[in-house]
Amino acid sequence: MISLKVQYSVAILKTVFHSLERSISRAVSNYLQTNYAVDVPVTTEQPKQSSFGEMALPVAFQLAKQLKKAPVMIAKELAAGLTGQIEGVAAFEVANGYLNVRFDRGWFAREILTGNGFETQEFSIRKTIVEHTNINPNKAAHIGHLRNAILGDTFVRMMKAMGTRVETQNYIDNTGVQVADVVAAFHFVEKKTAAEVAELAKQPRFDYLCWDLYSKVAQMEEVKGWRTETLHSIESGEGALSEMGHVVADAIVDCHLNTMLRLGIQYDVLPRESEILHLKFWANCFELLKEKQAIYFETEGKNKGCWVMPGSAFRENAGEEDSKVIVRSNGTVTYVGKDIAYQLWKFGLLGKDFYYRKLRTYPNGSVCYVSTATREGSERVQFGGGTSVYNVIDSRQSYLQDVVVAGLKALGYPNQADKSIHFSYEMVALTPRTCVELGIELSEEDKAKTTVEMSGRKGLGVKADDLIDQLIERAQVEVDSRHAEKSQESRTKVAEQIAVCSLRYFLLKFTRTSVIAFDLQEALSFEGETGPYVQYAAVRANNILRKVPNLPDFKSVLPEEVLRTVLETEDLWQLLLDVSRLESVLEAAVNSGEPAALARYAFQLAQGFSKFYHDYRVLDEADEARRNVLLWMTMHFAKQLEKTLNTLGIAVPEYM
RNA sequence: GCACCCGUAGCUCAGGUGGAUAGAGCAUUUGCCUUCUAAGCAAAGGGUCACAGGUUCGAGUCCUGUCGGGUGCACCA
Repeated sequence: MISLKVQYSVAILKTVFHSLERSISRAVSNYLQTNYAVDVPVTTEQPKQSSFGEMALPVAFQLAKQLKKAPVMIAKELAAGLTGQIEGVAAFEVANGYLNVRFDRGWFAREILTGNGFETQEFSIRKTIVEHTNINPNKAAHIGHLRNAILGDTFVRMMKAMGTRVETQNYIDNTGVQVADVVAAFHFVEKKTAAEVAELAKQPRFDYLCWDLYSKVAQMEEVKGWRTETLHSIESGEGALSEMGHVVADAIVDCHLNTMLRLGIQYDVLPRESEILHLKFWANCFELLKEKQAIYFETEGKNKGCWVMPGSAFRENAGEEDSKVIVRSNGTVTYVGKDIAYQLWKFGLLGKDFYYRKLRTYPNGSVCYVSTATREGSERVQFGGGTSVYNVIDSRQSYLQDVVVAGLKALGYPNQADKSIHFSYEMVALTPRTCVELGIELSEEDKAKTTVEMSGRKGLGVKADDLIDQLIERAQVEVDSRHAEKSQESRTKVAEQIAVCSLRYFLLKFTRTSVIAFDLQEALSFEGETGPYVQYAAVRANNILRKVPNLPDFKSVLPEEVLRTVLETEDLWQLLLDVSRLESVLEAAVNSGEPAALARYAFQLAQGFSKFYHDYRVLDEADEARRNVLLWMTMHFAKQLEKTLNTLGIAVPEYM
C-alpha cells in the first residue's frame, strides 16, 4: 500500500477547535465510564446563545433516566469532577441541565497562533469519482446546467480540501436523440453538408446557433422520422449524418468546456457514449446481467421480446408493470442499460477500458482527456476504478438512478451499489417576472405559476454565457466607478472575479432540495447575502494588512496573557471562534453532501468581519499590544476566509 | 393511482445526529461617509414553523394522517 503524506502550505483539518472538541467529549466519556460505569456517546453542540459559553453538552439529559437523577445534578457532578482536567478549558458551567464549556481564550488563541493543534491529513489511495455537468452536446448551456456543474465542482473542491483523491468526469452523450435532432435540423431543414456545418462550427457562439436550431426543429412535425434516420446513421458510425453528428457534438463540447472554464470548472476526463458503443461496453455488461439473472427475456405482455429488469429489484411492492426495459425488442439497448455498463466501468468492474487522448490543457497546466475508440494516438493514462462514485444529476432522474443501483446490486456488487450515490438536486426554474424581462412569451397557464420550468426543446431558458456576460458588465460598471486609477486590464479581471463569485454563490446558497426560482434581478444583485459581499470583506481585510509594511512576528509579540486580556471583549472572541470553525463546518458539509453549508459559513464569516471592521479601527489603535492582536485577527480572518472561498471556487480580488 | 421533494416573517431562503428566547438576506421605516473603501454598519416593525394527532423530560426537527405546491413513474435520454 502506498500512503502519501502531503503537507500543504495552507494547513488543513484537525484544527484547535476540532481537537479541543474531541478531547472534551473524550474526557467526559472517560469520566462517565470510570465514575458511573455508563457508556454513552458524548455529543457536543453549539450553544444557542454565545453567553452560555463556547460549547454545550446535553449529556446530562440523556443520562437522567438511566442514572435516576435530575439532569442538573448530573451536570453539576460532571462540572465539579472535570474542572481543571482538560487543557484549554477554563471552566464548566451548569445551566438548565446543560453542561456548558468555557474555553481558555488565551490558550485557544495562542494555540492557533503557534499552530500546535494542526495535524497533517493523510492521503488515501482510494479514489472518489464525481460525475457532473453531463450536458447534451447539442446546444448552449443554461443556468440549470450551471447549478449541476457548480454543485459538482464545489463538492469536488470540498473533498479535495479534506484530503480525498477525486477524479472529475463529464459524461458526453454524443450519440443521443438531442444531437440527432440538431443534425437533422442542419441536414433536412438547413440543407447543409457536413463540411458546411464544420465551417459554421468554427464560430465562437456555435452553441447559440444550435440552441435556436434545436428549439426550432424540436417543435416540427417531421422531426420524428428525421430523428430515426439520423440516429441510425450515428449509431452505425457511418455516413454523412454520423460525420455531422461528430462535428456538432465536438464543437458544442468545446463551447461547454469554455463556458465552464470561465467559472473555474475543469474535468479530468470526458467519457463519451460513442466509445461506449464502439468498444462494446454494453456487450460485456449484457453478458454479466444475463449470467447473474439480473434481467430476463420477456415472452408475453407489453414488454414481449424485451430483456427487462423486474420492478422488484428497485422498488418495493412492485408489480409486473413496473419492470424496466433494458434491451428493446429490436435488440437495441436503452439508456439505463448503457448507464449500468458505464457505472460498472467507474468501479473498475467491467473488464474493459477506454483509450484516451488529450483534449485540452488548462491554463493551470492540468489536462482534460477524452475517450477514444482506438489505440492509435492514445495516451497511457488511467481513469475509472473508483471506490465511491457520486453522480450529480437532478432529482427528476432519481427513478433511473435507482434502476442503475439495482443493476449493481443484482450483479452481486452490494458494496458498490451503496457507494454509488445519486447526488441529486432540484431544478432551476424561472420566475415569470424574469421570463418577461427576457422577452419570453408565456402561456396563460405558465403566467399563473410561481415558477416556469426551463426547456431546451422550447428554447426557454437563460443561457449561461449570457448571464455571465451580464454579471461582468454590471461588475465592470461598479469597478470602473470606484477605481478609475487602475488599468483597464486589471479592472476587467476584477470584474470577472466578482461576476464568477456572484454566480457561484448564488447557485450554492440554496440547499440541494430547494427548487431555485431564478430571478434575474436577484441574481444580479451584489448587496446583502451575495458573493460580492463576502469578497468585499476579504478585500477589506487585505487592505488593512497591505497598509502595514512590516507585520510583526505575532508569535513573539503576542503571549498568551495579552491574547487573553484582549479577547475578554466578547465580540472579538466570537469572531475568532467563528473563524476557527472552518474545518468543522467543512467536514460537516462534506459528510452531509451540502455545499450550501460551506457557502453560508463564508457569508457568516464575512458578516462577522464587516462588523469588526466597523467597530474597531485596527490601524488607529493606540495600545500597541491590542493593535497587534487586532492585526493578527485580521490576518487570520483573511487567511481563513480566502481558504473558504477557494474551496467554493471563488477568488479574492486585489481590490473592489 | 404509486413514489420522491417542498410548505418557517410581505418575498427568497437557513435552521448537523430532537435541546435553552426560531435566524439571515431582500423589501419597508430610520440613523451613520473629513474615517483601514458605504458592494458597508446600526436600529425598528414583521412568526399559530400548512393543519391535526402521536412518540418524550423536551418537537420547526422524528412517526402517522390530512390539505396545498412541485417532480417523476416509456421499447426518450
